[in-house]
Amino acid sequence: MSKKIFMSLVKSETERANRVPVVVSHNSQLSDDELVAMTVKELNRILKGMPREEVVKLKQRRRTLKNRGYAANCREKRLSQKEELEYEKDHLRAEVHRLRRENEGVKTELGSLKDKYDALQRFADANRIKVLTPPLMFSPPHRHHMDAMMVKSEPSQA
Amino acid sequence: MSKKIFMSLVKSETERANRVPVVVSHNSQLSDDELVAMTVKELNRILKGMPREEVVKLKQRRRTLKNRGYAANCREKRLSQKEELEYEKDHLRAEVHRLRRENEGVKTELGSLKDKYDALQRFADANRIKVLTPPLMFSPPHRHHMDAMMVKSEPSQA
DNA sequence: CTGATAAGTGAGCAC
DNA sequence: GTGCTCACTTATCAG
Repeated sequence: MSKKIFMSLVKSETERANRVPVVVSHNSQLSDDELVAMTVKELNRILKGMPREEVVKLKQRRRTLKNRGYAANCREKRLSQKEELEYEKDHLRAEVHRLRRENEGVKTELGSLKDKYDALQRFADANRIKVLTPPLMFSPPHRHHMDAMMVKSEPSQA
Repeated sequence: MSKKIFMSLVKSETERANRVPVVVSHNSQLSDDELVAMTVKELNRILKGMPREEVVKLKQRRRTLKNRGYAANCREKRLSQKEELEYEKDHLRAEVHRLRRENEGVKTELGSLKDKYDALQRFADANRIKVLTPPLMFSPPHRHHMDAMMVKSEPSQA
């Protein structure tokens, strides 16, 4: 998900050198970037004819440089994770809004259909009375038409 | 939102002393906790009869201890913010689920009401035909009933 | 100066 | 050995 920074150092060696006057030893020809990018094999080749102390020191420097990269990497990861969380949150928030609107729409639709239904019900009841021959093949209007007319809040022609 | 840790140190002075053999100076009677909790006035009182160098050193130690606390605080804040983000995300996710369910329910309701309506419509049509005397005192179903049946079928699935 | 934070260092863990 | 992460230090910056 997050691309690795790896050993891309934030400050170059020369920049850092201004701040920390490194004790420039025999290995001064090795830049931080070179040292950190080196393979263990390559490093060992270079370390061949060196005193133990220098070897240890250089290896430690390498480890430190590596750690510097790891730390930067770690911070980057932390940041991108946070950004991802916020992105997902925004996405969910949008989804909530969308659903709320949709919900409202469907409810409105349901409401108007109810009105239509009630009106039609009254219409049906009115006709039914006139015809006096109720066809009995319906299940939806379970209640008797007269009951329906009495109970409904708006009898309109009562 | 997040309570301050402030100067509550993660490791006590003695613990740290084991790792870093501090050069115990004249001021060794001052623990880190004491030093960090001290007012500037109190500190100055203690610093009265001391050599400049010691004063500077002690003030620096105080500053470092303060910074240690700030750092801990900063980490804590970072963590609680992340947790809050996750909490809000979970909340939103739950809300989305709730709305989806509600939506589904309303749609189902709308569907069955449509069925009822259509059935009633057929009933009305049947009666209407028999009566041949349509009562014209209705406003809600403005459109002709047949149009309504044809058009109003499924508006939300476009 | 105080508090906060980014970057770097070192310790310790996991592989 | 390598990579990661925590706690800490240092450098900086805002208020």
